[in-house]
Amino acid sequence: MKISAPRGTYDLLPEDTRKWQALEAELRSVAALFGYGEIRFPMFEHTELFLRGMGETGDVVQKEMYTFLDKDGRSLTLRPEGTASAARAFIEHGLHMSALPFKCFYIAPCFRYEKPQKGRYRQHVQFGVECFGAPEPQADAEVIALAHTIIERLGLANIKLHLNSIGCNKCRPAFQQTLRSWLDERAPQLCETCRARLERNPMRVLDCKEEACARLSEDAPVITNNICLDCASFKEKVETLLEGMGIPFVRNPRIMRGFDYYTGTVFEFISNDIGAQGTVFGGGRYDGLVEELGGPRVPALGFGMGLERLLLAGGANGREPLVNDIYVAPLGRDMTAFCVKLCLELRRLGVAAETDLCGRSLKAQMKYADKTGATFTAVVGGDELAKGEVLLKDMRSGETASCSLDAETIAKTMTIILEVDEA
RNA sequence: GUGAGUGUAGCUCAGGUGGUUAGAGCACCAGGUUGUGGCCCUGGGGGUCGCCGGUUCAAGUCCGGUCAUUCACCCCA
Repeated sequence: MKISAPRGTYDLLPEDTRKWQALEAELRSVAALFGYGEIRFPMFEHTELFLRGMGETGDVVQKEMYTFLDKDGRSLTLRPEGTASAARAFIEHGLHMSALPFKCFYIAPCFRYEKPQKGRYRQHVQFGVECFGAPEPQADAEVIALAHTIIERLGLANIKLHLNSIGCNKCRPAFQQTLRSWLDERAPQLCETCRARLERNPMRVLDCKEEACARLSEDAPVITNNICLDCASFKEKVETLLEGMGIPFVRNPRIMRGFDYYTGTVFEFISNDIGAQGTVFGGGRYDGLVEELGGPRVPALGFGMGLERLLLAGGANGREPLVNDIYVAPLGRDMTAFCVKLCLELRRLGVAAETDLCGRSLKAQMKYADKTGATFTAVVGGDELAKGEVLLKDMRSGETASCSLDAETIAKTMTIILEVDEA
């Protein structure tokens, strides 16, 4: 029986990995420009962390977590997202006593038991950014600017920033009450799932895609008009700062976010041309999370970004770097010991070197060198050994250059030829 | 969890209304050129036609089930 990769997972072959490494390098570089340092946390956590952090009502927590008991009967869960872990680490290491804000990022595989489709996997990689201890709207603007810089750097044109505020724990309950009673009166017009949602989280009705619900929610009370003065003024400041930085956005009162920990600013970067799962970044402010997890009262915000979706949207440009590498072809079995040694010496000098491992004919070796993209080849036979000289072949031009048969001279000659080629 | 589409070689796909040893292109290997890649030519390896069952003298083809996969709903990154 054939064994394939589990549902919703995928392999990255060396060819694909190049793209990922290029993308990750870009992300690390942008994070550094904004003063964010990399954090790494475990792939699994106590289940409790996610229950408390993300709220027990959401779909992710209720039915999509990879939860298991370890041998001591502890309930552990493969992380479905990174924010809870980052907050836990922040608390655990007493980082509220460090220089605030504490700004960190991560590139972490996340796990959710979902039905796969385009842009959605059971294991996906998130780049996430968290900023702890910054209460001011300029923090929101900066985090959004970071996200914006990423899409700018990657040259992704068709991604739009959607911005909203879902209010704080002072004004949100009141709005939810208003909305609930408004919807209650019109309950018969709602779809089945939305009627179920009414009690628990009426705000989710607003971004339901069911036609009837969508039409109804056009006229529904809007959060933006119902948040408290503090929230409204905060929202306005964030918008003004974004405008000042020249970052375009659209006000979208339907942006909600799925996890309970969000407060105030929420945003998504949405692409229209990567299928139904168009949200590439999603994030916002979660001032209550750290305290909810047993830490001090510290405001926080951040976003998560799905790298698979970012790549779908075109953030791929993995250009192949020009490397000085050489394929050393032994001519006949007697030459293998010499070539193996020569390759090792070349590698010590920083030259990528390969030789025959399959006992192939010269022609087959040349084909291999061609297919693997070797920049240089050198054939080593009895003549070369006797004369102490080899021909270095530049595989792009086909030209050859004679050179003394020792690692150091070969390495030097290769460098010179490459420099000439570049000019 | 719900719905629809698709499963034939490593990859992309042909295989009218069932009919003998299941094909092509690309890829792979070898040779043509016994000391030099790309182009060309010749040859070769590689398939339990997703799986199980049914109808039939006969199933890649028809029927049922199942699994996988893709897209969409739900939800989210």
